[in-house]
Amino acid sequence: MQRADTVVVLDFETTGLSPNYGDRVIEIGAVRVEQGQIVDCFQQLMNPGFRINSFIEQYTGITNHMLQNAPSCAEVMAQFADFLGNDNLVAHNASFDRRFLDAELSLIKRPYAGAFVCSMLVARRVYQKAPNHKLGSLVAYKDIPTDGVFHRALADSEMTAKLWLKMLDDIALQYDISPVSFQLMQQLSRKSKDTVHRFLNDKAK
DNA sequence: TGCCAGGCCCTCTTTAGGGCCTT
Repeated sequence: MQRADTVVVLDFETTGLSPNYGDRVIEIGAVRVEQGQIVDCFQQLMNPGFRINSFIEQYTGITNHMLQNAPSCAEVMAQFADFLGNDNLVAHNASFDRRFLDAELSLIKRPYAGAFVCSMLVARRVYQKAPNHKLGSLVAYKDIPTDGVFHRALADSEMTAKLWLKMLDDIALQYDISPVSFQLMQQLSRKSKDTVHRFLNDKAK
């Protein structure tokens, strides 16, 4: 089977939900997927410049002590911009990670050229019978092996990458489409649930 | 210090409301 396009799968741990209200990134995890394999990774804690609250410490396992001597967001995000290059991006609930990526890269004046596809929007269409579309639930639903770590950036980016590859394989097998391109996944993520089957059947022709 | 968002998608819809998902 031919394998699809190169993508960088990204996950952020942050101080909260909104960069517009002062929230910052505290950890980035990313893996590069080429030819259906994870070939490279990027992981770094970063110091947001203020103390994180106890909810975030408990949710992520990242403590203020761990961030005390971490490099700044600006330093880490500049390194990540170099890692990312012009590759396209995948994230689970990408609207969230995109807001933070845009905010952090804007602060250091480092634009990026890649497009985002949301693995959650694709999963809602491809796995309509899943109990829900949280990352952890989908990983369990598809029997994707994990090391048991959740809510850390690299572990979550690896799980998202494996889910992405599983969706590519499932679409390729079910609809005899090879390879399933990034562009097709982008189109799929915008289809209404009712038209997904027809859309993929048409692509198979 | 503590507060907070926003895009997608369904339905008891479209002149709206609320759940899902991310931290």
